[in-house]
Amino acid sequence: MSYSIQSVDENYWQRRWDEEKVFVSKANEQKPSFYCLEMYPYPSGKMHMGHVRNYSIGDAVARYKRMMGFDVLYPMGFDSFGLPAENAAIKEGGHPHDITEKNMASITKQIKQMGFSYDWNRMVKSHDPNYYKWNQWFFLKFYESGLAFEEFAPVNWCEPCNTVLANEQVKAGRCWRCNGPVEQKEMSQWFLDIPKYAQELVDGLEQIQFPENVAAMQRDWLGRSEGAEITFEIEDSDETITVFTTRPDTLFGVTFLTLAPEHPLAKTLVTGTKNEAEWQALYNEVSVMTEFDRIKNMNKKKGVPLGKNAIHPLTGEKIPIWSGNFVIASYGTGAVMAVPAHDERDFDFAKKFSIPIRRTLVMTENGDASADLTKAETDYGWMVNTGNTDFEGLYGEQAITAVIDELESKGSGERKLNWKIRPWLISRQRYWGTPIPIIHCDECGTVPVPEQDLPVELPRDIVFGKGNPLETSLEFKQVKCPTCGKDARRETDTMDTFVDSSWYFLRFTDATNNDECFSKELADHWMNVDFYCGGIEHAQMHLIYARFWTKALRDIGLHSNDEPFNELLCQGMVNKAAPWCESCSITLSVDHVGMPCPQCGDALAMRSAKMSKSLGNTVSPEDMIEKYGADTVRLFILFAANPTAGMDWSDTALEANYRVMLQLRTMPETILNWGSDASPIDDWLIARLKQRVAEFSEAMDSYDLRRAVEISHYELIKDVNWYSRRGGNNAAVGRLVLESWTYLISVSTPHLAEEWGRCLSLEEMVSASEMSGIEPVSKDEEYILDYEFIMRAVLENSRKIKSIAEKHLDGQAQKLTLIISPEWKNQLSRAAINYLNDGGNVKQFIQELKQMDFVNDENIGQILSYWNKKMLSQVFKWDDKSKSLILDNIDEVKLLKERASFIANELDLNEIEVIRAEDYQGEDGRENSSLPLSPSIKFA
RNA sequence: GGCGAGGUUCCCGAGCGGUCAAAGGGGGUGGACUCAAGAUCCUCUGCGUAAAGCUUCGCAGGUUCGAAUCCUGCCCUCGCCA
Repeated sequence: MSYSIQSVDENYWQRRWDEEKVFVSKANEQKPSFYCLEMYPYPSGKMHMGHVRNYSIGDAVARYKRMMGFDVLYPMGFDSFGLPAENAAIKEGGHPHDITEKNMASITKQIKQMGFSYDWNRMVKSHDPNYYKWNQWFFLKFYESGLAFEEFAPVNWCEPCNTVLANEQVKAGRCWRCNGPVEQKEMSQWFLDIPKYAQELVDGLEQIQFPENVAAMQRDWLGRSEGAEITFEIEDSDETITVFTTRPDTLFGVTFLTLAPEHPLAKTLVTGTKNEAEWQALYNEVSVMTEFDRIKNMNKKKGVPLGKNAIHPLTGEKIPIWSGNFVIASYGTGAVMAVPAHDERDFDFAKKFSIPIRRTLVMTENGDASADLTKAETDYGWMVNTGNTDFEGLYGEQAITAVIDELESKGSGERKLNWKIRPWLISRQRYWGTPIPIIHCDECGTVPVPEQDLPVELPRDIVFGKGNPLETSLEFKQVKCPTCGKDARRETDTMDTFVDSSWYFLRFTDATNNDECFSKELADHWMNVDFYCGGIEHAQMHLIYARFWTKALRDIGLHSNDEPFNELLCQGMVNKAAPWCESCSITLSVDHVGMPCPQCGDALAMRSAKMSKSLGNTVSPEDMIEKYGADTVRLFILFAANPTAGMDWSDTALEANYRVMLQLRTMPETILNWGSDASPIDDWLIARLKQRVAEFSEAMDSYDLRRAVEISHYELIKDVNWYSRRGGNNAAVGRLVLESWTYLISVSTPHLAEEWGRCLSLEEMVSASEMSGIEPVSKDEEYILDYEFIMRAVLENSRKIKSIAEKHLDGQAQKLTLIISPEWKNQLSRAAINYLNDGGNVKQFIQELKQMDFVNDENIGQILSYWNKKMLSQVFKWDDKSKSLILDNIDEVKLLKERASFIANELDLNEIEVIRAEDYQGEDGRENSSLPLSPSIKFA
């Protein structure tokens, strides 16, 4: 920008806030409390625009609640354990602790430059022994109660990261962090029993305000499925096969069973049969594939008969047993009952291997039980072909219940609730995390570290690059058994870092407590988090773990909350244009701007894409703050899009916002320099202000930040401009406006607000005080606003018509005649509005109309035809406001006459005449187009 | 393949039965101010006309006195999951 203007010294205000401890929160029983939180970040060295957006949203909410008289808890901390620091240490040397601390210092500095109103006294960092000590303590409690357990099981192993992963951390068959391949490996690992809380986690979604898509993702991940476990006996064998199905109602349609190739029984059964070699081939092929690839290839059905039969538990029929690639060992029981008639996968398989397909449901009541199936019919249906009159004709849930009851009575099955979510695997073979407080003793087995020995601190003398780094610290590893005192070995696995983020919000309520994890009283005072803002990417992992952890801690009596977060807002992505090839449909890095597509040679278009280092379309917050100031960046970010929508970065829009900031900068000076002339428009501005304050609060209360900012930074400027244009020039009124307006702008541009406060010589800093004098708009004030609104509409309309009219006149228009709607139209309008308000049907109105007082033989023709031609649709076009003004029968002549000189001035006219249609003398029929609130316009 | 979100006037985006030719912003236009530039203020920004009418909210149908908004089908885009 080439011009200069005294800009706001943001650092000065940040220092003042800090010095005067404005944002330090204390539990105060006198005020309502509000807990505002953003997902605490991993401390990479740099703050990016995603952070800026996230925190700008949260800070606006926190500041708004504070100024509205809430006691606000708004803390910030760092999710500072995790692989990036460890990987950086391996790659570049140094120690994860030092790297983390350095990064934290640098990102903290950047965050502070934005002027967010955090209570930094409560800063929590995961790698602080005073924090992770409690991870260990919780673990011991969970171990005691059986919620934490150790198991030797096949787990997801990521070779590049050199560690195991939880199921949730395997994305598309690859590691969520490094995208490396994930293998299955048998290891002894620590788990937390999330499935124990699965039902409560599903039910809890009803109690909290999560976005529907997040709730859906959580339900999907928890994966509740209700059905039955059914046991099939095997012919000539003592073994049995247990399957889980959600559709026991199709049991009579079973024509084969399928075992996963890895199912232990598959080998047993096939050994010695002619199919053994074929099964072995399938096993060899499938067992090395990742689960993801298996599922992706499910449509390529492969299968081998195992040469043995199972016995149908209800009919006693023999059912061949197969092994197929579409059954996965780790899902359910690793065996399925195949009902080709009513399951698509089974149908495909049966077709391919010519296995019989037997219908056992019909899709219409009393449908044809022998009708052929051209595809699997998977909906609920009416049971047929069961050979048992007890079942014939049963439908849906009833059918399911009947079959399960029968199975239960025969002892060959039972009702079963299955969950997709599996125990949370929390142990990691990495250094930079919380050590698991367990000691392995040859004599005593697995022994928990005694509470008084916590925290088990991470040692520093470790060597990276040779497996689990903790294994290299003898000092750490070698301990005495707390039970028998003999030599023992310390557990060297550390906890998944999602453990840290599973309760940090509780720690924030009492962050400096070293005697307990947090005081129950304080946790209950602040919790739950009223407003939680963060990325959608945590919809499954963090947000499930944290909900689970909260419930688990509640159950050991540490607090009384069922759910950690009440309202969740997931902010949208920050995008910026990047080159895009239409024909290849790929997005390229900004290096390709102006060049042809490297793949097909076509010209590249631009398209918005998520800001990323690889595309090079990032914008540095630091640069922007330096150039425009934090307030401008915040204003732009909040105004550019709704919080939940994706937003496109635009340099021109940012500059436009900067201009708004410059304009606002001078606003107090301008306003306070107004004169002292009272005028009729003064009342309008006061009324308008009240209206704007109400609109602003409504927007903020519903987290519609974009609308709030629009009011505080755009609409109010327009209002003040309008006031001046209407001749307003009263500094006393202006001061009144500024005193409220300052608070509205402080939500998104707090530094500027403080500057305004200084201009107004406010006693306290804006951020340190509450907004006062919030009053509703009175009835009289509403009229003031409405009259002005009507006049503006008339003015706007007149302006449109004027230029056209002048083409028909000899020259410039000199006079404007406003012809107000005749009384009969007003009566007709009122009658119609009342009729519809009373719930009348428009179609019948014409009958009622004929009976009305103001209708007589003389005017009935005119009225009826006007109703049909114009009024019928017009009645619906009026909004509620207009309708009520019409019903109130306001004096349009008076209000327009009062404003006539202004209209004349605006339209550059000599004369304005305002008359009723009844008094109009012209022969041109111009008065006919008049409507209530919308006079006819005639230029001369 | 499943689930979710969405396709709006030059661009971004709000609207989600009548106030809708459709908010707001960006961009553009013309004017005021100025020696001038910037900033600021005002006007216009689908065609059209002394207010009519016409075309327009992905495409094609339907419901309704009335549809950008509701229903059905289709096409396309973007997330997430498997």
